[in-house]
Amino acid sequence: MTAPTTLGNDLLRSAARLSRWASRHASFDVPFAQARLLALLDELGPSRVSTLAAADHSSQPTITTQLQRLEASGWVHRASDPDDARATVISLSAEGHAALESVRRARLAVLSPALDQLDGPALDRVRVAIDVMNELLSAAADAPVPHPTRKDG
Amino acid sequence: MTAPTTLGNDLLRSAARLSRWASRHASFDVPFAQARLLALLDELGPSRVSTLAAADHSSQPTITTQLQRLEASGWVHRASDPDDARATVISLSAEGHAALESVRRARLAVLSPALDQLDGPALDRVRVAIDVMNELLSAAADAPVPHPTRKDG
DNA sequence: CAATTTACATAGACAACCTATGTATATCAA
DNA sequence: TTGATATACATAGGTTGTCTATGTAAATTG
Repeated sequence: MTAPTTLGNDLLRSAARLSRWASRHASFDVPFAQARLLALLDELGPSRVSTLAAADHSSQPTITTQLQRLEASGWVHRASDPDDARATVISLSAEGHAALESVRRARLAVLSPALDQLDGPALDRVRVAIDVMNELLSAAADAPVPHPTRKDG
Repeated sequence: MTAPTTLGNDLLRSAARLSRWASRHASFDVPFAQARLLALLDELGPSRVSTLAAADHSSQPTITTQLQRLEASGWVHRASDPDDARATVISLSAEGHAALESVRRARLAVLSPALDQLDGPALDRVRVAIDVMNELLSAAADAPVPHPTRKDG
């Protein structure tokens, strides 16, 4: 039972490093977290603030702030939810979609030199990596950790 | 040639999400970036500021600031480099090592529920994920991207 | 020894978070 | 209907993490 002990740490460390490296080297016109939110909106479609917060694993005020920035850039639109006047439905604008695409290109460009050198089997390994992380995220989300942040009693 | 296009983005997205999820759910007593720096020091041993900056892919002032925080917490020691009076050699203190271990335990705890459900082959896939990301990082570091951030002329 | 380079620190700014709290709407219970 | 409570989002205020630009001290070089 020695393996799993370092495995989780190694995985998180590698993921964090790759992520950090990419965010440092890609020449964004869009800040990192805002790009993440654009991607989420693209994936989910028009969504409420609280839905976005949950999906992004961040707090509602964080999303509110980010949305204000996105809106100031003209990347998202807001509309009242006809079923609930308290709620706001956020959707990606055409400009937002374009911004997201530019981010994707920038990220791709930064990783391409490395990816281009890979052959078929190596690309398969990359796919495994993606799948593994997604699966772990789903599994982790399903089974919330015993002691998240609170110490309760 | 469709695959590599989304592949890089998918990989970065998954890595970022996993990383963000873990940092949000693990109950750290140590801030994320500081933990990263502690881990780096543990890995490299006593190092100069500029060495740490390069290894962490961050700027020298960033490392300087973080080291001030780590030092304030008693987690690192500084010593003048006997060979070069300009340079400082940073090393992990016993307390720093303990802090790092506590971070590792916290991270492990947060990922364990998911990892514990995996069998041998699934664990192998996790190892593949770790290796793939490390290899990409090395490859990317070796072959610096064509247009990193500057637009020059 | 003056000029340049190198190693680190400081200054100032912004992004990205969080918790605590406020405001408006919805719901529910008399 | 009204008052209490819950829900959805916004605001306030603070910490962390980073960057670029620049300053200071020591090393190197011509």
